[in-house]
Amino acid sequence: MPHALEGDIREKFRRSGYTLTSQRRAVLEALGEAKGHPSAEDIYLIVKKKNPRVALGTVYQALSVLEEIGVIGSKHWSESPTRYDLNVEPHLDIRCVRCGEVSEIPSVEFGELEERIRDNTTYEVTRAMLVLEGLCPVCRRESTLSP
Amino acid sequence: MPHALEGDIREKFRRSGYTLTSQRRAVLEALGEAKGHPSAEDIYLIVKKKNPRVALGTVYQALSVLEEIGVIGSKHWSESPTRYDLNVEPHLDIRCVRCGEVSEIPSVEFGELEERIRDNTTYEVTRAMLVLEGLCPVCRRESTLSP
DNA sequence: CTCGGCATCAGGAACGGTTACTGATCGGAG
DNA sequence: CTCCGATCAGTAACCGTTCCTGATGCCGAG
Repeated sequence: MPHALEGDIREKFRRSGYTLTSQRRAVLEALGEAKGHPSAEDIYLIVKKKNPRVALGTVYQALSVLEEIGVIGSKHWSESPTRYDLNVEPHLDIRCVRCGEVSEIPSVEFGELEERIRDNTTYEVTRAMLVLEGLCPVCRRESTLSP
Repeated sequence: MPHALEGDIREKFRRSGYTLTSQRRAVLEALGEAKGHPSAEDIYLIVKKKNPRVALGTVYQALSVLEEIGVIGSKHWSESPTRYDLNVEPHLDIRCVRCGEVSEIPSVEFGELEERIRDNTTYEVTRAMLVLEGLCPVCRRESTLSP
């Protein structure tokens, strides 16, 4: 699986002028290992297992480069660190306000909403993101028993 | 204008058990004076003009009480402090990534989107918010001249 | 009116996520 | 191989926000 991506990623690195260093590769690999939507800290801990000398700052810098050249995406919920994602396609994610788990919502598109937004503002829209919060099935059950 | 709201607000305070103190009233008034969508710091500075002894922490605590009882709303964009708003109705706001100005987008509703989301997730959705970023007319013009 | 108790407040310290800085190290062009 | 710019490790600083502590105000009971 990682090999399938390699070519694409290498290409994006070449075009951007950034170099695909071992640290940046390690961050990408960690992002693949961590299921779901890890935070910078999560990624840092995974990367550190293989190379204990990496610094948290390096992970942040790698993530920002990776996002800039479009090989990863990020989402931010208030009151919680930014989450990163190998899925670069536009899609919806919802975060459990109780346990923090982030999960993807399939088969829902913005549709004409974005168009209607562009028609009703003088701003040039550069980013539209639906921030969803809720209770995951586990937490919903638990919170009805013990709030 | 403030007087029209008073009754409603007093009512919400009474029902909640919180007291409508002078500091909380000052925060509300500041929120009315500041056009647009002020941050906690903005509000703090306005309140401080009339009462230099207020603490920033008090403003934060007042804002959280006011939000809890539903007389104000808040929105958060990453990389920028939370903005507060007297408009409690669901509505869209867009933030300029260059100058930070937040402005309201009229006449756009979520529509059936929220329904479709609920149908496609096992989560119980508690909050759905569209986070919009863009360039305001002024910044768009300036950024084409001097990026 | 006075007292006691509880919510609230001022002031400032602490926190968590992120960024900025600095000197060391790497890696590719020549 | 050597040199130079990009990258990195390590650490300090930053910023928005929360937490903590003792003081202050407010309200009801007596």
